[in-house]
Amino acid sequence: MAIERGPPVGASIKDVALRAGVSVKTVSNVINDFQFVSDATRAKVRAALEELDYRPNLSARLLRGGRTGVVALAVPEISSPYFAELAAQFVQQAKGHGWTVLVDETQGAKDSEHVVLEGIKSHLIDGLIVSPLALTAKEIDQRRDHTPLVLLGERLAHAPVDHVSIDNVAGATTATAHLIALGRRRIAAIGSQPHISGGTAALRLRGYRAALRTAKIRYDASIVIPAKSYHRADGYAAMHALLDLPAPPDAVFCFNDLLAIGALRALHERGRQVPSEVAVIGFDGIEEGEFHTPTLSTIRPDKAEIARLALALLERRITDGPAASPREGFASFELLARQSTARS
Amino acid sequence: MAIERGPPVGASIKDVALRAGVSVKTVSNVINDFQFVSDATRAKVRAALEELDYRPNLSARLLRGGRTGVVALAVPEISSPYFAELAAQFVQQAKGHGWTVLVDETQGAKDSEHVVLEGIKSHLIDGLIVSPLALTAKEIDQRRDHTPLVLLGERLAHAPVDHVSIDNVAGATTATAHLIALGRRRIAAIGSQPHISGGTAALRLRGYRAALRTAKIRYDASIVIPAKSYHRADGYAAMHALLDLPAPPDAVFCFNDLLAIGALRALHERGRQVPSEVAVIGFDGIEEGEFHTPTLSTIRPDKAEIARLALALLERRITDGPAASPREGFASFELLARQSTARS
DNA sequence: GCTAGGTTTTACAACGTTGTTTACTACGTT
DNA sequence: AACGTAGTAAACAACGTTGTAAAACCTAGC
Repeated sequence: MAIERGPPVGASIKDVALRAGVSVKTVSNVINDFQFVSDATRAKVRAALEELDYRPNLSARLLRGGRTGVVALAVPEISSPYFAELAAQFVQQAKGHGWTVLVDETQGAKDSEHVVLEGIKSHLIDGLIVSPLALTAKEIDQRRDHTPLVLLGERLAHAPVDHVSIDNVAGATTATAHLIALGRRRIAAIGSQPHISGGTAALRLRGYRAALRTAKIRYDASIVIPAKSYHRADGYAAMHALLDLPAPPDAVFCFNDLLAIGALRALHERGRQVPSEVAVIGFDGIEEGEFHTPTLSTIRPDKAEIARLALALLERRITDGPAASPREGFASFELLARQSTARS
Repeated sequence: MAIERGPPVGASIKDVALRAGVSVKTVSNVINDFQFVSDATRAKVRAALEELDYRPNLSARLLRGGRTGVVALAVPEISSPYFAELAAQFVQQAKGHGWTVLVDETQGAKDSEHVVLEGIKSHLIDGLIVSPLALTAKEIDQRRDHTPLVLLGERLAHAPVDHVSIDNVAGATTATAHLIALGRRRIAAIGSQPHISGGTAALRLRGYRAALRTAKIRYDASIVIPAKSYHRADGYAAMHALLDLPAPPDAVFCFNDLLAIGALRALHERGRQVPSEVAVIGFDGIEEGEFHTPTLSTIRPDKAEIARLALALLERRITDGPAASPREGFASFELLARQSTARS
């Protein structure tokens, strides 16, 4: 005959109350530091809490109208260093707000993002920070779930949502201008996404073109290579394609660091010297670039600031409710000039 | 005068019931596909659900005794590529179990891991997968929270917990033997952790020593460099220290890939040729190593298998309850021989 | 027309928590 | 001696959901 075990759950307030010989509400009062509890009662209850190793049931608390102290961060791809580093910032800084961050991965898939937005997990979390890849302003506008939301990344026109972004056009212009300042004139770009308008890629392309225009360099679409995704392998393939051209570039602006690292790999394989023959700059400022050979020049958005701003907006949104008018935050970026664009 | 808005919450079952003109329970029955519901009623309720855009309150469902469909994965550091890639595997595969994975970061801090284990978030999730850095078997044994748990990483002796690991000793032996097979005899190690017994570092050190012993190479403690953490900068510093020795090594086994990448950077700065002068091998098989210059040899644990096994164990644990005897899973690994250990 | 048997729907309770209301106590005031 | 008043404790309801059990509704068979 099996030994009868109790249910595998922790003690509830009721158990504590029973043990302390007080009412359920009194226990709740002690837990929540309600003022009118006598020292004797408080001590009794504290002891019972200790003995039974009580811990609150967040579901119940939330159901009752409270908060869980948990916010979710949804990014397209956890394994991408940029998002991983960004997530780490969020986790760090959320502590200051008394929040635990749970990271969710959307795989950039529209339906996943949709699901996130539509609140599969609603009522489990206090708020939601989403870095969208595929969502449109309309979808965001039409969302029915009312979990407080902050978006990261591109400003989606007309979407009435709190929002944190960096100036991608300016960042791209800075990167391209940096290459021009080295004396390069045939500057390729890797990572355009012709079929997606208004996204990060489009903005970075615009910044690239702006810098060319300022320097009176003709825009040559044949050395602007699209990339479906932003992985090392995409940059690798794109760079090989560039090197196969009759007139290869003397510099490349990659729309993110992973593309740049793939490009560097391809250049190395083809025996091209970096930066003397081809200079390379990326975007994102991931740690990997600092240790690559050669070290990678890049535009580094201030990830800590992004996290700080987004969490502040979320906090405000939760406090003010859904009716408050949406706000936006802008994080800064910096140019990190390293070996891949050193003056040769 | 402000327009009066309803509360910012979605419709509940009660609202749906009211709209459809049926009882609350009938709505619940429709939602849960209870068999005895007439087609007419079902249709009515479905319509109301649609119109009000109903979505379930997971807190309430969980409180009532159900499941949320959410499991948490707690790793020491999200921004570490190994954990990021591992997390991605979990997110992918959890779909097959009908789970959403939320990733939590413990920062390797003992109290954070403790907090995770002690169930701050208990009652919000169906299960928990933890990759512990600092936890001891005793703490795990004494945990009071009864959320189904699976551990990743080292087998903690005597801890009666479900567990997935790889054979770290064998992996380290394979790596070291690979260096020996190249003809190297002065083989350093980077990443030992003398103050932590039984952890990953200790096992990899044991494997390293075993390989040396087999090859009849004397163990030299002066070329085994400890590392507090496993970041690129630690490997970088350690390699510089090794190169400062009177008799520097002709090969290095780094206990993870980030250490190895830092070491490669240091070697490059000091003008040492890899692999001809110094061969380098890492551990983890992160994507970054595939694109580094030179490409990094490594031991790659099967991350997909780790995720698969861990999720299967968790599923079982949830089904069988806490009394079922703990099980373990072992994932395989493979040696990836790349440029950093190419025969010169 | 009545009953048995099955189908369909509903009322109720419970999960664990906390806001609101009510009740009791002890004290000092009139 | 009756009367606040402030401090303390408890009873109750409610959050949204679903299991249990009972009620209401059918249909067929006599």
